[in-house]
Order: sequence, then C-alpha cells, then structure tokens
Amino acid sequence: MNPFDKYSIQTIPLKGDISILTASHEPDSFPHREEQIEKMVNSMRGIVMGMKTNHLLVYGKTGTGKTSVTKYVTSKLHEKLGERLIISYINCQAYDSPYSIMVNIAKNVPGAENIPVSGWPLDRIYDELVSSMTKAGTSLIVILDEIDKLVEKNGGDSLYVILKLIDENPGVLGIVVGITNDTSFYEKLDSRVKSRLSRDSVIFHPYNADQLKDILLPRVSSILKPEQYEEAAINLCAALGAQEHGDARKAIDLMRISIELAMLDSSDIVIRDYVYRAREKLDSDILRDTVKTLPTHAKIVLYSVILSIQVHPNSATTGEVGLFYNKMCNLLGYTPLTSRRISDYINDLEDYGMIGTMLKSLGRYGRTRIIRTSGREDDIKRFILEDSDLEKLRDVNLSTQLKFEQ
DNA sequence: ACTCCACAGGAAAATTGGGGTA
DNA sequence: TACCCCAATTTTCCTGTGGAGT
Repeated sequence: MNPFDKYSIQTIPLKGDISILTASHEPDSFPHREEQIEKMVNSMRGIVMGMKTNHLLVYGKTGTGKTSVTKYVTSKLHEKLGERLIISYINCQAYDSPYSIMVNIAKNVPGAENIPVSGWPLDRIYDELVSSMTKAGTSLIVILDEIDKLVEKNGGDSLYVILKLIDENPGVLGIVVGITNDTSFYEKLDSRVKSRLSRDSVIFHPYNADQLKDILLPRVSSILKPEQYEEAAINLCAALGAQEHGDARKAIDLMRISIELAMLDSSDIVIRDYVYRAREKLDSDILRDTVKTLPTHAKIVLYSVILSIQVHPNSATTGEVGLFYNKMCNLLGYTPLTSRRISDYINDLEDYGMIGTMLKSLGRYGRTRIIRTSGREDDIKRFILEDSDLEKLRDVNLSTQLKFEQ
C-alpha cells in the first residue's frame, strides 16, 4: 500500500494558478489606485516627448501598492517607447552604494553591460555610463525602491551621485522615481539633494477592509468556484490586512495560505478557520525567516538575550547579555565580537521586533538597557537551533548558565 | 551637590575581501 | 606580481548621561 494514498491529489480543483495570490504576481488592474496612476502618468508624460522631467517621490506603507503601481506605469511607458526607454529597478535595501547602484543601472544600458561589479574607480564607471547613455540616446527611469535606505546609510551620497548623473549630463535624459514608506523622508535630505529632488509626489494611502476585499475577490474567484469558499473567509483576510496598516500583501498572503491549508486538509471549502490558522502560520514563517537570515553572531546574541532573561527575568542588561555571549562564543569556538558591536546587534534585534529594550539608569550602578523578549522565545530558540553551526547551544541549560555567573 | 558606574552611541580607523590594472 | 579601488564589517577611541550613593 502506498502511504501517500490517503492524500488525494488535489481536493480543491483550482481553476487558475495560485501564484496570482503571491507577491511576485504583477496584476494589470489596481482597484482604488486610479488616482495615483493618473498622477504618475501625468508627471511622466514629458518623457514621451523627450523633455526634461521632474523626479518623483512615491510615499506609502508596505502593501499599499506603491511598488506594483510604479512598475506597472513604467512598464506601460516602456511599451509605448520601446527601445528608447531604459528602466532600472533598484532595491536600495540590497544596493545602497553609489557604486552598486551605478553598476545596476549600467546592466540595462547598451554598451555598458560589462562594467565589473567591483574594481573600477567610481568616476570611471560614471564616465562610462554617461558616454554609453549619450551614445544610445535613450531615456532612463531609475526606480529607487526603499530610497530612504540611501539616506540612512551613507548620508545621501548615493542619491546625490545618481541625481547628478541624470541632471548634469545633457546626453542623459531621465528621471528618478523614489519609493519610500517614510513620510518624513524629504525632510531628512541634505540641501544639495533636496534642491535637485522636487516635491513632486504621489501618496498611497492604506487600503481599508472594503478596498482589500475588492482586491482579493477577483483574484480568488479566478481560481476558486463560488461554492469552494466562504465569503466570510475573504472578509476576514481583508479585515486582518486592514488592521495591519491596510496591507494588501498581508491580506493576499493570508488568502493564499488559507487555500493551501484547506487543500492540505482535504477540505472542499475554504472557511474562516483556515484563515486563523493561516495567520499563525504566516506569523511563524515570518519569524523563522527573520531569525534564519540573521548573521551568526546576531543569533548568538539573541540566544544570549533569551537565556539571560530566563535567569534574571527583570534585569537582563547589555552587560549581562555580553557575558552570556562571550561564554557561548567560547563554547562554539568563535572569537567574540566587541561589546560595541553587540550593542548594535541588540539595537538591530529591537528593530526586527524580536526583543524590546528600555534605557534605564540604575544610579550608582550605571546606565544600561533593560532587555525584554517578545513572548515568542520558544519559537525563536527553536529557529536559532535550526542553524547547524549553533546546534551546540542546545546543550546550554539553566544549570550550566548559573555556573556562568561565578 | 557631587561622584561615578555602566553603559549608549558617534566618529574614525582598521581589517577583510570582492575585483581591477600594469 | 604588486598595487589601486570600493564596500562592508568590526574595532578603537571617544564623549555623554540619569540617578543611587555619599
């Protein structure tokens, strides 16, 4: 007997591809975004006529469609202009130096494709890019997603160079489209960048539950028959997405996972219960992913935080975490990082929402951060131990921890 | 009122490592 | 081969600070 026999091949027969409910799906209709599309088209219309055009800033929280819509509008423009337009999409989280951004732009420019990813002096790349662009005589749209990362990291140098590239070379005709979720982004810029970047902006407001439903419904009905899902399940996904600052991505992910769970369950209808379970799975998947992509030492720091709290629930401090950290590095055979670095990792972990810290002064006993965990320690520990290099940490139990203190 | 702890967190130097040219 | 370019990460060095103890 085949042990797989108890699973039927596909309980819910899908009419279409479930990838329509993933983040990588690029739709060609955007409910409740007509206004933004029009505004974007309007501010880019000069490009069609080969005119100098203002740069554009796009604001909106995650899952409000800013990236999708930007890609959609620019691709339509590309359809219209064909070879005469080069579009360069750059995620500034991944590429944030003047060097890497220019290399990325160059990849799409005819005659400049073979600039190496490192080695050349910066100005050589710059000159190469300018001359190739001038020769090609094309327009350029540089989409800088998460453009705020450029300012945080190196004081706006990258942004300045890119703006200069476009603005100061007559042969280079193009615009920068900056995408950010930081509404105070413009204020953070230094003046040399500010003056080049106009205040031309498009704002993407969060979706409300009704709007999210309008997004979900057509997609769901393209893959499921009406009798295969409860409308209440869709409503719930929409409501949960709306709760999360109007996040369409979240609503869509929930919907997809709900359907997948229903299928695994051999259910023939997607009901609300699957949405609740999807929410838990999604949260846990996100946490696992965050933990897994942490640098090794950050994981050790995180583990130290958790142990430290187990020993001293209310007084886990930076110093104490450092102590645990050093011991664990010894155990694992790593050379420990400096306390300064650990301090930064603790900050990073807080940004990721995995721990909470509170600056507190203990008077005579110094000033330090009191660290708390987010209540998901067990999962976090489990995910850390999934790293094969850190398996040894499993053996660290409370009694050996107490020995650390002597 | 004054000290001084135990750090926070900024700035800059140093190290590492990708790759280039001559 | 020796040496330059740039990015990223970490170390070194540093100044700043709230409040318990005195």
